[in-house]
Amino acid sequence: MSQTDLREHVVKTADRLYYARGIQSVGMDDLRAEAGVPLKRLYSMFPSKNAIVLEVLQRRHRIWTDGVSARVATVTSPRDKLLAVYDYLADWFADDSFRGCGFINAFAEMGAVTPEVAQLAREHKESFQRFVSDLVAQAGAPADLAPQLAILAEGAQTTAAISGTTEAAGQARRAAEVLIDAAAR
Amino acid sequence: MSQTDLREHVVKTADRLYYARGIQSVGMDDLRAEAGVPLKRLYSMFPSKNAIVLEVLQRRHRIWTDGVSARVATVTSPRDKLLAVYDYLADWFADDSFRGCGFINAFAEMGAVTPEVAQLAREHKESFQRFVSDLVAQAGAPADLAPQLAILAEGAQTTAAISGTTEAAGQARRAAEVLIDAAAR
DNA sequence: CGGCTGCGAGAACGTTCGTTCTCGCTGAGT
DNA sequence: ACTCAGCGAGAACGAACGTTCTCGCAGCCG
Repeated sequence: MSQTDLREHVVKTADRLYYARGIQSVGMDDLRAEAGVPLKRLYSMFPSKNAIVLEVLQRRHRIWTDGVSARVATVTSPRDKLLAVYDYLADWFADDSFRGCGFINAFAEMGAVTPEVAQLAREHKESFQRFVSDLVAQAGAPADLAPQLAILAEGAQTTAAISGTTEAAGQARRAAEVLIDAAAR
Repeated sequence: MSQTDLREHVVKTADRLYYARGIQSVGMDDLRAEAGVPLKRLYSMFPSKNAIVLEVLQRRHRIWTDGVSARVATVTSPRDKLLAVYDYLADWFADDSFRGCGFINAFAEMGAVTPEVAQLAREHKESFQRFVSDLVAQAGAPADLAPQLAILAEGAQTTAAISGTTEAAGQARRAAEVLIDAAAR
């Protein structure tokens, strides 16, 4: 296993554990055991647990962005592209491991105490807002629509996380349809 | 200071610290220092930190419920009552100490590890859903509208928390207007 | 005035955690 | 075969935390 593959393996494992249990509940020894990588090696690859956390969040941002972009790319009309975001959420919510937005979770846990985490969460959400804004612009809809659609997506994520059900995706999607159609006229 | 007043003082102080810094970042000694109550007394009033956390969440639920109910009661038309929810959010977001929904934060931090916290978060959100559902029913709007409005409120809270701005309340309010008016016809 | 009860201050304890250190093995180079 | 650098396993360390214990003082009852 190459150096970069191992690094990816560690970050991926850390992401799974942090997301499932919360960052603070996962010790370096848990990560060592789960990843099968000696503690010494972990510390030769990363200077601290905090560095791992930040890399986990950056990776999670890439995967989310790629995933939603790919989903949006499967349809052609601007309206369908906007709605595809909620279909992506629906699939995500149905995943057994779903436990809300990892950035909101990380922000809640460490945002007040670790500024880098708060910063990454902010960047992630800004990136999503820009993504939606671009789609809204492509649809020729007024710019006001974008933050409304983003808020629906955010709300669906926390609602699904806490309720443990997947309905919020469909509910947000139907609300989005109404908002898009109302903005179009 | 009476026994019950002291208990309230401790829970209120704990709430302020937990909300501002995150529950896990606040030790019993921090709480002792901030509340000015000896550790021994804390442990004579509460069996454990966890018990304090649960009581903090229950109190927070009461205050939130009372606050939003009071705000809704200041207007008369069913439509205004629904929109008053977002005005309440706007005021809350403008508070310097605002740092998102305490239940979402607690859930993110401890939900996976402390089932009672997950349970209280679920109950809080269900209670809010019922509250909105009642208002929707009073407005004579279709029941589908309620979860959509609730999702907007949830999304506004996390968006405001992470962005650090208050705009999300107004954006959610305007989206709600569109949804309500679309449902009314 | 003397003894007893209750409480405040803070030390102490046991555990957990992030991080570092020790030690012994392995395996490549000569 | 010998050496030595590098690595894995796990012990060790220092700090932080939740919880309990000790001790000494204050205040009340006799």
